[in-house]
Amino acid sequence: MEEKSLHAEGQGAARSSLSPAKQGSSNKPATASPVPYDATRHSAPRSLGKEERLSRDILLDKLFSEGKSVSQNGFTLVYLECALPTFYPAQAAFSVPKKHFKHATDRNRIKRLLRESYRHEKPELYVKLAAANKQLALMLICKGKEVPAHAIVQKNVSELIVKLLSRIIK
RNA sequence: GCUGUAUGCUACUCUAUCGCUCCGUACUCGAUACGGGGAGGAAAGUCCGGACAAUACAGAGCGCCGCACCCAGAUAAUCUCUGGGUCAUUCCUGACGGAAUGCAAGACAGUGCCACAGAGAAUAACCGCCCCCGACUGGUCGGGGGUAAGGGUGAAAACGUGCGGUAAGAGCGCACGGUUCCGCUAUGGAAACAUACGGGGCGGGUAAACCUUGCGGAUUGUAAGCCCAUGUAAACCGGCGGCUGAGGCCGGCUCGGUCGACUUCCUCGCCUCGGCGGGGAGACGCCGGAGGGUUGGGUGCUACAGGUGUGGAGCGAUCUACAUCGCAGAUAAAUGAUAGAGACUCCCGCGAGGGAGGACAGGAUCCGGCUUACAGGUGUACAGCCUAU
RNA sequence: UGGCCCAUCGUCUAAUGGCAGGACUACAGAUUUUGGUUCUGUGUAUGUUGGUUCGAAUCCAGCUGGGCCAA
Repeated sequence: MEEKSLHAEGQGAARSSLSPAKQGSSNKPATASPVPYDATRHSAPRSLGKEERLSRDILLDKLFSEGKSVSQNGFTLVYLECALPTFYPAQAAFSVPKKHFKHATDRNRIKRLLRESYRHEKPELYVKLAAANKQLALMLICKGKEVPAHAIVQKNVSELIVKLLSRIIK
């Protein structure tokens, strides 16, 4: 386990040498966090595997019928506090309605951008949720008219998560 | 050389970091590590054709649906493709000729329809012309017939012109001509068809109206289908039925076929004492009602009409020999983000250099074709303009 | 993914292959002190590109846009 953390630090170091602008916020806290979901064991904190995504389940129906939402600039974040069949503090799903974007290419691209942004903003959310001992089901929806740039998506998603945290944890 | 049109090929490349997904290997079996694979020419539209699967292992007729120039070839197959030809229409050209397009059979089998206009739109007599009869009476009216030469229309008017002929007329006859008509004849051709002469017609159009002829087609689709799990339930209520055949199936109908369950108990009557008949219950089958469970997992699923290279056959579509490669398999659905470098195009600049841009578009069972979208690059053909010889 | 269907004024709908009609709406005028009601008039459409036909909203083909169904 020590080897793992060392390895992760080594990767971080390599990254920081290449792109010094990116690294500041999200690199360090993963190694030095408190325990409930064990962040020290989570060797790649910015990954987003199958377990961390919300897939075909009754939870999705529940999320739509009972969930609450935060939105801004055409981005909507639907959330519901409930028990999840996993030890991760949150599961997320991403959606782009066919009504707004006709071509499959555009929908795929936006979903990828949403997923990428969520992936970068995730560790902080995990740590705070774990500290409050809560689990969340999430759904990110984009309802624009044109395909947005990555920077815009990133900004909106991070602000949405901040809003969400301020509502959940008082 | 530039521009345009058509068409074939191609569909930016590399490095680093952080991620996604599938497969393999390893172990400390995990929230792991390492290695390898990871969208297209149209993946699109779903317009055709197949493979594969189920409906019974699938026959005949009818119905329904589709297709339609000819010959040869290619293919698993086609309304596809290739080669050659025929015909029609349009365009170009002074002409020879060339190009493009074409669901290109049949209107002498039958039925329907053809607005408006027009006498009439398919067994043409409304006006007109001619003959006969009658009336009043001296040119009119009425009746009967003949006649498609003339009549403002229309997309289309019953082959055209001339002569003869006649009461008036008429392909009624003759001459010349037309025919995107027909069958016969001759020649050429493998055929579609072309040409020629003679004969016969010439009563229109519409089959992308019904239809006829010929040819072809079973239907439904991977959410097909198979397996596992879950649930209760070989459960409950009602009706009907019977081996002298209930009922199911044969794809939409019929024929003709095919499969075919349970058969036990109680009671009453009759007699030839073992059967027959009636009633009830059970079992079986079918129909209906009420009620319940699952919205999971596996398989189908990607190795084949497979890709690449070289050679051979062929005008070509394509076929073939050898070598070599393993090349997506997700399921709220994987290919992304960031940074840098290099090509390419455009703009600014004398220059050094600086700035901007990357089309159409994302697998969902798989192939072959068609159609549609497409920045840039590149090959070929054709057309126009300019320059030089 | 597979299968099926539709498209007519701004909206809802008609139209055997033969002048695209009606209702509501909009605009203008009249009535009214003003508004409403009522009356009169006007405007506006066959999704698109070709073909068949003398003639196409209708028949045929290709595009475009929209809708429905499924274990």
